Amino acid sequence: MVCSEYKKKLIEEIGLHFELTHQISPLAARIYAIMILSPYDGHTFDEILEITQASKSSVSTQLNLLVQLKKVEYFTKPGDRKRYFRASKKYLVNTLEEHVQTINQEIKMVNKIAEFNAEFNKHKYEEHGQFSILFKEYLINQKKNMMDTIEKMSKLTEK
Amino acid sequence: MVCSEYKKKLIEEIGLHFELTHQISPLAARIYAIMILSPYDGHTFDEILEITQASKSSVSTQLNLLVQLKKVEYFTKPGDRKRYFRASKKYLVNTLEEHVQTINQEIKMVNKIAEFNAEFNKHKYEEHGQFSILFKEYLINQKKNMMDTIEKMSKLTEK
DNA sequence: CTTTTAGTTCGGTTAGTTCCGAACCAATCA
DNA sequence: TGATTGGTTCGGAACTAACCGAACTAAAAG
Repeated sequence: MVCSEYKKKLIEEIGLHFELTHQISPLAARIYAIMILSPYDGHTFDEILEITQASKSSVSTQLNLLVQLKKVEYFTKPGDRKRYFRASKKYLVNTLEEHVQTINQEIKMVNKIAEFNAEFNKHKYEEHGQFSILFKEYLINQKKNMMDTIEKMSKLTEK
Repeated sequence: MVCSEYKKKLIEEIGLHFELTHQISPLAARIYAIMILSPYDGHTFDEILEITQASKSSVSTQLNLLVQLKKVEYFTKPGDRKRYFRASKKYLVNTLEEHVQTINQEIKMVNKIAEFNAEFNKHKYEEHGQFSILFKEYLINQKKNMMDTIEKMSKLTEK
């Protein structure tokens, strides 16, 4: 057996979570979960086939997608044609960098909304503007925390 | 005309954003965007029909969904059978509370992953554990910022 | 040069989402 | 008591997402 019952359960649970938080297909999410719960010496294509019980074509497609998204990377061994897949060593930093993209988008939207309401819904804005300001501060703080964490992680990598 | 060209453009743009960030259908997202860009005296069902150019049945369904999700609320006027819809006055607090739910889920997952890897992928954990710890701290800080903002907003409501 | 290994690509099926129109209901109006 | 207003509910059409199998390719092994 390639995979304990408990690990299978965890893969389902974490896969479900990744589906929602990373906007990827169920199969991609499960493969990503497998990578995160596996050692750095990685899994071969065939092992992933066996664990997921999915078809070669689906695994091929979703695995390549994950590589494109930099969630998964692969390496090879000399004199071995197989590829070994594992979670990208920087996957947490990459996740944080995605979060920064998302929050920048959100800040842009909140500013557009506030601007529009200040001009065209004056009464509403006077009543509600305080919330909007608090929410903007909240977003700025979230972003700062992201950037700080990215920097700390980068320093850890250099060492 | 119920709605300027610029407002229509904004509705599309913000709607697209809401689709992704709130996990709701395109129509629901656009209705929500309309509510946020409109005054507190609200819009009637018919006005929403006109702005979205969608069918009665679709608007009915999605609007009721938004009410269920507490993103939208409605009020009535004495001697008027119509309902007037607007963005829930607490929609920012509600959004933050959803974020807290999400981050709690994420903290749970990260702990499970760290626990599993510490036990079954010892070598990986020793090499990678520092990142995991930083990421946990990051999540705790994000959550703290959310909770603080929720409290500030609640105080603002009381006044 | 044939066979095996390690995948990839393409076309189709199934499952699920999103929206619509038609029929319906309940309250108010004339 | 019909007709109108303000919606809701249901069944289905159109579209999209997710996955599969079969055929294919390119490298290596025999």
